[in-house]
Amino acid sequence: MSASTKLSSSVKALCFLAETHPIPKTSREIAEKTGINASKLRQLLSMLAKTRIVISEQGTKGGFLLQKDPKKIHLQEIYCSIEDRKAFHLNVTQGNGSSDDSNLDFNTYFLDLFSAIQVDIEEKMRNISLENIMNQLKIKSKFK
Amino acid sequence: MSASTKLSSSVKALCFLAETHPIPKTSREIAEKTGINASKLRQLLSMLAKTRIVISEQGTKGGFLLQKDPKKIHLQEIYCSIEDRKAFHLNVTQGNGSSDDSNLDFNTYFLDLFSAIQVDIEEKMRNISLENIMNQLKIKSKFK
DNA sequence: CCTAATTGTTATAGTAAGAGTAACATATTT
DNA sequence: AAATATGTTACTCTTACTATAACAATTAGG
Repeated sequence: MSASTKLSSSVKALCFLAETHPIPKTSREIAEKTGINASKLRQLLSMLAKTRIVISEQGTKGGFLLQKDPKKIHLQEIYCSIEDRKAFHLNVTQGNGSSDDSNLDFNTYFLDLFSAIQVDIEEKMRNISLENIMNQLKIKSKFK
Repeated sequence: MSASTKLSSSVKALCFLAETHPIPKTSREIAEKTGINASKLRQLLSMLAKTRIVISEQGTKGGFLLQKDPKKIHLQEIYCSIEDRKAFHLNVTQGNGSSDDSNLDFNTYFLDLFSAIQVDIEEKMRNISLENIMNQLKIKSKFK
């Protein structure tokens, strides 16, 4: 699952939880509503539970529940919860047999550049809340 | 070859051409200097030739030659020459059997978001010239 | 005109990554 | 104890990628 698909899948699930708050929803229910595989959903939601965006309750009558106000959930923290790898990252695995070791400088240069780009992307995502998205998509939150 | 690796490989090759200007260099020579496979280099450089960043000359005594002043070559145009796919792009291949078709709205939302991010990335790259990079890496251009 | 050398493009073989699902341990309620 | 969730790992299948090779197209020089 690509980073972008993970992100949109997570947002879909979170929107559904905001809509149905405060009733816990199982991965199966969310899967039926969103069309995302229940197993994959559990993988995503368990990561979102670790960063306290949702609460997960095991056992009978268990399920997932929004833990934070949609106003206070930002795309960036969702992204960071589900993805450790950078969005725009350099493959430095190139074991070239070059005599010239200026390649090291090149790699450093690009790593720095891509880090700067990554910062920009995260800054953009930091300014978008789940509520913003729901408003734009005209979904009503039932979060108290 | 990932987008980022293509970009850094292209820049390495272009720097080498700027350094050795105006002597045409074969893909084999560039390969030896940069540690990038000659066949891959030809693939990259032939794309850079189509966008008039380099000149390619076939046949005996042929090779590659810088066509533009390093001052006027920007990362963004290099990137666009070698990559048609977007850096941060959404997998909309998710054929979900969901009854709810709000997924269409979600996908549209994220496509728009990722397009905006892409614009930012390209803007950043538009402000970096090959000369900038060479200065930063202390490589001297012999472009007349 | 023929040969050598080079780019341009396609193909190929081997490896790695990813998607989708299944299986099962862990936990919790009744 | 049984039923039902999550959490995590594993498995299969397909897809993508990597690196290289092969060869057609092109050009210079004798």
